[in-house]
Amino acid sequence: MIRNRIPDVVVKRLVTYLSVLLHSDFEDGDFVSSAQLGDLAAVNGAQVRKDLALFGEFGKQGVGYPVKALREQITKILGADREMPLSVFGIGELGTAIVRYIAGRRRSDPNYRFWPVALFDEDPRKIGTSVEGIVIHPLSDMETVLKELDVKIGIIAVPASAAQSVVDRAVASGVKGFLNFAPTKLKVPPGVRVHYTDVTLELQELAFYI
Amino acid sequence: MIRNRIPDVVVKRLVTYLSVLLHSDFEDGDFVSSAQLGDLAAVNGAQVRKDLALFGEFGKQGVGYPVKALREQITKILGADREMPLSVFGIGELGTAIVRYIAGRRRSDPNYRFWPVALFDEDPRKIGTSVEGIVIHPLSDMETVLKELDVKIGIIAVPASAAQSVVDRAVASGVKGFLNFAPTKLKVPPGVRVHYTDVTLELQELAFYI
DNA sequence: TAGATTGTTAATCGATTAACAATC
DNA sequence: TAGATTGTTAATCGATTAACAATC
Repeated sequence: MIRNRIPDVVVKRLVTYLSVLLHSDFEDGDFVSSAQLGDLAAVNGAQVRKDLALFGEFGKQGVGYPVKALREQITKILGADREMPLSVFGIGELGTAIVRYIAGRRRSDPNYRFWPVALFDEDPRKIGTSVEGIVIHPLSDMETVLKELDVKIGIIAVPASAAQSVVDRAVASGVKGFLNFAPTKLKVPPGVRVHYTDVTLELQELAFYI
Repeated sequence: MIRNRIPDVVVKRLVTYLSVLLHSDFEDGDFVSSAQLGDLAAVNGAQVRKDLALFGEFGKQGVGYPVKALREQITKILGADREMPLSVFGIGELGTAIVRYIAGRRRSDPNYRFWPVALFDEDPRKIGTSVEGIVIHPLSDMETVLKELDVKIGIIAVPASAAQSVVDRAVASGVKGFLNFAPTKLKVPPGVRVHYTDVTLELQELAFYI
């Protein structure tokens, strides 16, 4: 599969290019040069051309890349046209904020494709209640619910001590990718990805430069 | 200044090493080899030795690195012994969750050094109220409050549309580093750093592999 | 001492940038 | 056509890994 050959840095930049193309005010008929797009994405122009050339010849010499087609191409490369149902584990303060944030993004952007369809918590008082209209399930229902809804992405917002066991069960239920907000390293089998978001580590890094 | 020569990737790894050294159960008198530390941090052993050697000779041949001294050294290198007062801009759902999260970390870890000392919001109904005992100020008080408290780090949790103007004012008030949760690119003068945390972009990247 | 592991140099790998013929 | 910009190859840069003498 071609996807395996694409370096992670390229995927990250493609995400940036698409974001820039969607949020800068280009018209559908406009052309954008690699230099322009590079400026907007803080990337060298040659880098932009090389990244895009990995997937085909989208540009026109002397003119640039047609914005509309480029948006569509990158969308397709990233699979950003698929609806992506999410699960959120741990509906405390952080979990709730994340659910509300995504719900808000979706309300304001009709093309926003992420949507939490299944929330989980172990607190019996929360189970059966809902956030943004999405019901909170007990962890014990994980396998049934996730398989039923075909959820492939999970957001981990439980305490660090609970994260690994939640992930193990989610993996067993077919989840293939995690965004982990718990400050702990997670072990997952090959083929499953974990991306980390740790406010403390970010602050620590930032503090070095100050 | 030596700090300018240290690549960003090295700083990131040092943060990881320290985190691993603090959270794995090493005794003060233990030694750790570069191979062990590398395993824990998902980094090659030679990489670990090279990173550490940038700052001096901390290890003992045939034995490894003394855990206690190594913790202290990395702490010093990162400046992780300094108290770091924070400001949080935008005390909505996300801002509140972040403040509570940091407060919780600090309660459970006596060495946790980040602490929000100044919260800002533009909503008159919020101004004067507090979260975790920390008062919410109006944006118009920014300069006075930030300079008074000598705040160098800011967390941006306002809507994307408001982020740039908040940052401009915070920079004018002496803030040198930002952790930006708003889904927008920020312009800052040289010498000021911005780190980005965008849930949507993370999910987009993750979705590519699934 | 023998075994282990550092610090460091050299080799490798991969990613970024420059350059330019092709061509719109 | 003349000017601009692509796609791609070659050159550069930097980061990672391997190897090993020094030495605890």
